[in-house]
Amino acid sequence: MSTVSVPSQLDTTILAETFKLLGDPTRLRILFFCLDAPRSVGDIAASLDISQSLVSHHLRLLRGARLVRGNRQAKQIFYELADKHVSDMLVDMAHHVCEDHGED
Amino acid sequence: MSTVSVPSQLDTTILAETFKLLGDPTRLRILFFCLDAPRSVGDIAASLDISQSLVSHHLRLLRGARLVRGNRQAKQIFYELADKHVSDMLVDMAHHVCEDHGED
DNA sequence: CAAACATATGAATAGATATCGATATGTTTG
DNA sequence: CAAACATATCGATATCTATTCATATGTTTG
Repeated sequence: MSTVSVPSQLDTTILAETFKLLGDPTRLRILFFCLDAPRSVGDIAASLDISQSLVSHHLRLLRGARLVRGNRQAKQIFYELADKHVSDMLVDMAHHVCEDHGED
Repeated sequence: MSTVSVPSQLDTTILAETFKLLGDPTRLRILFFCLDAPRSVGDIAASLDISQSLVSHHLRLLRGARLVRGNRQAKQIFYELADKHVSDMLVDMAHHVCEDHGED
């Protein structure tokens, strides 16, 4: 049976903070958009039809949680998911949620 | 080479809603507490030191999203995770987040 | 260095949400 | 059926958060 002990209250809080960041549609769209390739802020804003300012605000939060990482290339900054952990996490969750929920 | 196409804006919203529910420390603690065995509302409230009212509120949200399921047993109602999907999801995420973040 | 461009930050606001206290609903048992 | 118990709901509130608009910071190129 589950070998996973209940996380401490502190761990739970940290975990919840990650979930909270993923719990916004705009942020999720940004993350999925950056999943396949690094994307500039302007590209994100234009492709997802979100204001540049808002994209920047969200990127700051995602950066703060080390969910994304930015690389300057001349005038632009290209953002991508911070590491494989993060992308796996997203992909896993998308699978979990999108697969049907028919339990026994 | 992710084979995962970007979810539609609608799918993203649904996914975000699940994340949002998981993005609260109190709710997460409730979920983890119910991971190993069904727990009564009173047990949850007492063990986690949360008011009965608040537990009930959160359980309602979790029920609404089919993340938990309740079974009446005489006077008490025992809640457990809705299905293996949900528990796997929780366990996976806990692993992702708790493992160290040293990338590349 | 100045103009143009790309991104980030700050202040303000409207809407959402977690929590609490009191009370209602529903279930069992004398 | 009434009292006791377990859970759910309601109303109110304080806090948080997503978004917008305006502006600042930083980078390149004439």
